[in-house]
Amino acid sequence: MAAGDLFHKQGIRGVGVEAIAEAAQTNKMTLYRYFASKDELITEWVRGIVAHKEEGWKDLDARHRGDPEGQLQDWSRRTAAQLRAMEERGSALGNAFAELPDPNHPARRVMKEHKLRAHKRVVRLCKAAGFQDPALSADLFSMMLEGAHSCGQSVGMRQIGEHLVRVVDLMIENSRQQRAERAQRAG
Amino acid sequence: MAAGDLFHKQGIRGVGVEAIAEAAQTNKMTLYRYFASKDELITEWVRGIVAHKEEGWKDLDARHRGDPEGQLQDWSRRTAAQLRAMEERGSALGNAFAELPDPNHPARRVMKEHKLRAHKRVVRLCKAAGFQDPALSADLFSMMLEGAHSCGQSVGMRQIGEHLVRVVDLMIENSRQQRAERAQRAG
DNA sequence: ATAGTATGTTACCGATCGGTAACATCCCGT
DNA sequence: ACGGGATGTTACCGATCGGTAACATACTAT
Repeated sequence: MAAGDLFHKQGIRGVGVEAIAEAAQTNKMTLYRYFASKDELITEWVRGIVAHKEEGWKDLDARHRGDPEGQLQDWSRRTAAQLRAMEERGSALGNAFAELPDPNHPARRVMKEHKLRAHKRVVRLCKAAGFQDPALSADLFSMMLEGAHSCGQSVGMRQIGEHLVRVVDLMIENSRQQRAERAQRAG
Repeated sequence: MAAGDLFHKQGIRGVGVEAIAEAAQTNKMTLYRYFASKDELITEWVRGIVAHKEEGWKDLDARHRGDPEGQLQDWSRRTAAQLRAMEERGSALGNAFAELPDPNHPARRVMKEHKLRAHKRVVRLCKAAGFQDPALSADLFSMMLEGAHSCGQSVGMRQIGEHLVRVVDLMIENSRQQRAERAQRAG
């Protein structure tokens, strides 16, 4: 759906159905034969983004099976790459959240459930990676992930990406070191 | 300006000028005698938020003069308190950013300059606090600050706030320890 | 009391938007 | 060749919105 670019660049509410149809190389009438309303269209777009992100998790899991630390590190590198390619305008889901204040909007529910799955996944990874306080580390990861997109505008996407990667590496290194020390003391 | 609550809760574009006037206990005509357009109204609202935040910095500086670590810690605690009081709907400025895609919108410029000042301030504090890599630490702080607001929805505001405070304390403690070790090696 | 200023009221304009009806057209299988 | 389902075109509806004009009212200072 190329029309999603419009949503992202001009904002959901700033884009009319006619412009969406044009971007999809069709017209309004045909669009309304496939989608009952603009809200459903938005929801379907959001579903696509969510699905794409969760595909990414699967891929991450497949590439680093049984290696939660590797998954976290690769994830930070992928996020950095996304940031580098973004340049202007924040996260699509973050913006959609801001533009859809109605808590009953179907797209909002889809996003909320996604964010919840995302965070649970990070907690699981942190547990598997043997972090001393997985809930704390996972929250830190989530905060950085969410924050990286929005604060790129005041810091620069490249720097934020690189620093995200470095912090994740440092956290993992630090966790390993602590585990080693604890093992030494105990053994 | 009580009308700002509407902007925050229902979104800038989701609120009509008539509703704004009603919330301000006046009417549309009077409103347009003070503000040339809705965009100027938005901009003034944003300016108020920004001014309030920068007041907070001054207060922080006054309460912890010459103590950058204390400022960072107090700042994290204040943010946590804000998060606890928020419960639903993210940061007002973050949402405004998403709702005003036009890069030439005056409100957007106001916000951008504010974010820039905010980040420079954090960098300055990190330098003054003697962090080994101030740019890295400052970016981490900024990411957490921005991220805490948005990811509260998937994690819970209370937990995020508490973890924000703990991470900041840990970072400062860690920085002190590293400085002590380095001093020991050097001396 | 009066003049002048700030505020309130009503009605309206033009534009845009989401969504639909009716009809024309195209494409494809048979 | 022909028939039918999908797609395109145009015009329109009703609602909402930002913004304004014209006029009425309230308040304040002298």
